Amino acid sequence: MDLRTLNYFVAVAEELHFGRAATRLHLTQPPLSRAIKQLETELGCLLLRRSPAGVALTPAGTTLYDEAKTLLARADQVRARVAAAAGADTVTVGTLAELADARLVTVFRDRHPGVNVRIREADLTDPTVGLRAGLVDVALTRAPFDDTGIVTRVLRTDPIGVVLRTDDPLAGCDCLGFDDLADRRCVQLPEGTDPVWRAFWNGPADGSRHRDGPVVRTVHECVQSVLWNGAVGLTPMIDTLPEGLISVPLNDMPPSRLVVAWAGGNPSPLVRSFVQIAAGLYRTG
Amino acid sequence: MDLRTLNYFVAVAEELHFGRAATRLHLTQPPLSRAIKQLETELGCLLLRRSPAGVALTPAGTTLYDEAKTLLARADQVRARVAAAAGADTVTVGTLAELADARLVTVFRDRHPGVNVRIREADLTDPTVGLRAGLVDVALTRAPFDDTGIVTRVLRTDPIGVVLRTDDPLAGCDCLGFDDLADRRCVQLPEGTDPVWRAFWNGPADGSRHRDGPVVRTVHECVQSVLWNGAVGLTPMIDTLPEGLISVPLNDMPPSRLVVAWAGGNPSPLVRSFVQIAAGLYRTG
DNA sequence: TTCTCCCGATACCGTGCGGGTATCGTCGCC
DNA sequence: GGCGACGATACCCGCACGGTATCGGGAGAA
Repeated sequence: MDLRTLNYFVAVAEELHFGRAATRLHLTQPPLSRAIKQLETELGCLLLRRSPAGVALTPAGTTLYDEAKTLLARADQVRARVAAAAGADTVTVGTLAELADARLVTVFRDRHPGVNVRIREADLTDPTVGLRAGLVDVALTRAPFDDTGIVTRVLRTDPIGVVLRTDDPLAGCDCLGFDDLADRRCVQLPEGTDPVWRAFWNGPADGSRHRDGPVVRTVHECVQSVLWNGAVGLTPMIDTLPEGLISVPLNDMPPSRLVVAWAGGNPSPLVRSFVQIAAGLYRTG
Repeated sequence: MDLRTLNYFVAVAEELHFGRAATRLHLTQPPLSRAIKQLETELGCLLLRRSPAGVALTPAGTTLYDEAKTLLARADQVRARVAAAAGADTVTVGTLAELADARLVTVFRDRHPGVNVRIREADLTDPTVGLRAGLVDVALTRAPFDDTGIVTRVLRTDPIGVVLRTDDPLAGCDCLGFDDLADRRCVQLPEGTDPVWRAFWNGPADGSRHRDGPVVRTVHECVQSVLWNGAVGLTPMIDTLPEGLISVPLNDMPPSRLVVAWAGGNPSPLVRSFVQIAAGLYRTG
């Protein structure tokens, strides 16, 4: 009789329909049927009367419905009171501008109502978004970068594409290689940024035959450079691009990894919770 | 934050010692440490302060300890109230005399306090202990027997042995075969008992060369026949035998299976619960 | 009567979690 | 400084809980 199963039962008791209840619970009907049956076995009595006409509550089911609702409410109270006793903590989350994910922060705030969440957005010049400087507790960013003293957990991998003007001769290709970019000016990250990060994103420009392009500090700047200078830039393939630009897959690059990162050592429970939620959210979609 | 984990935390909070708490919970220390850590992650705050001196509760931990205790108590109430609403049911359990298992009935009564448990013991002449006649809801017995219309679940398998007087010439053997019992009188089950059951336990006596022995109806009778008549009888090897008798393994017999049995079709939740508890108890030892 | 649709039950599969054992790291203590 | 105690970690395994595919039975319509 765990709380999860009780929640299942409450849903079925309210919908009086296994399929609808399953939808409400974000699962499919068979596991729900099984869970309810197991609950009946554990409690030793029928809770629902299944008939072709529909599903109805037995007396025991009615009782359990009332009791379960109050018990679940109590459980929520417990969560809130413990959070209150722990004191309102603050977590500072750093994220690259392109990655701002309202969903994640929403879920986190929902689970930790008393906690203050500060968001810090950064540009392309600091892949740790302030993590190394101690400005944030946890960062949502992209690997690879210099991660000495930093722990990362991969959430997703994205192939890299080349951003081109739609009127670029290469814009029609299905996919490109480094050779196709020979003698093209590639946007550059400024000197002094994380070397691993810079080496990765400068990509073809670090090869011998390529000419350095304009130095950019933000995604916006990068895009503008492509538009105005006819340079080429690299982005993960998932980005939504403004009108007039197109992204073509680039074969010769390893994919970029969307990661959640935190300082090594003992992360606080709040940071662990953040990582756990992020991993859960990105596990399937 | 399921109820099981809360129970773990209460144990640790009371013992202030992971090892002792684990013992109390009938598990080992590592899973307990992990579960508590996961609970801390989920709640987003430290619950325990681990120091070389020992384990201490943080403010959040103290709060959770109080709240968890009342929540667990409420959960027990829910169980009781649902059982009450279902009405005091009655379950009749049939068991062969040799298999009477106080442990199983104790656990069952403990989980279903309002339920009336009737025990029916039988002799060797009815392997279903009244299940086929509808006298019991669930039976703890031995396979094989005629199980048409009956569902069984194996709990354990026991090799078969021959019961002999200790002064029998064969008593010193490590193990025996059917040939060793040629021309010995073997105890018999009365005619009219379940044919599959009878064929199994009459064992060697059904072979051509063996002479029929005395007809017995109970384990006690069987033992007495061996003692007084010098006949041989078959029993599972686990039985404790009275003074003057010994059990020698019999090679040529398939093992007997200790099973829980119930009428086919839709077993009631109470029967399902009984089966589940039995399976759990016999899973390891 | 029979066909079809709806809906809960069942079968089967893959993954993740919660158990386990073995071992480590670290801090007091003799 | 070696040792013992104790919590943390690493790793393995079985089961439970998700999923998809399919069954079965009853109701309503043709």
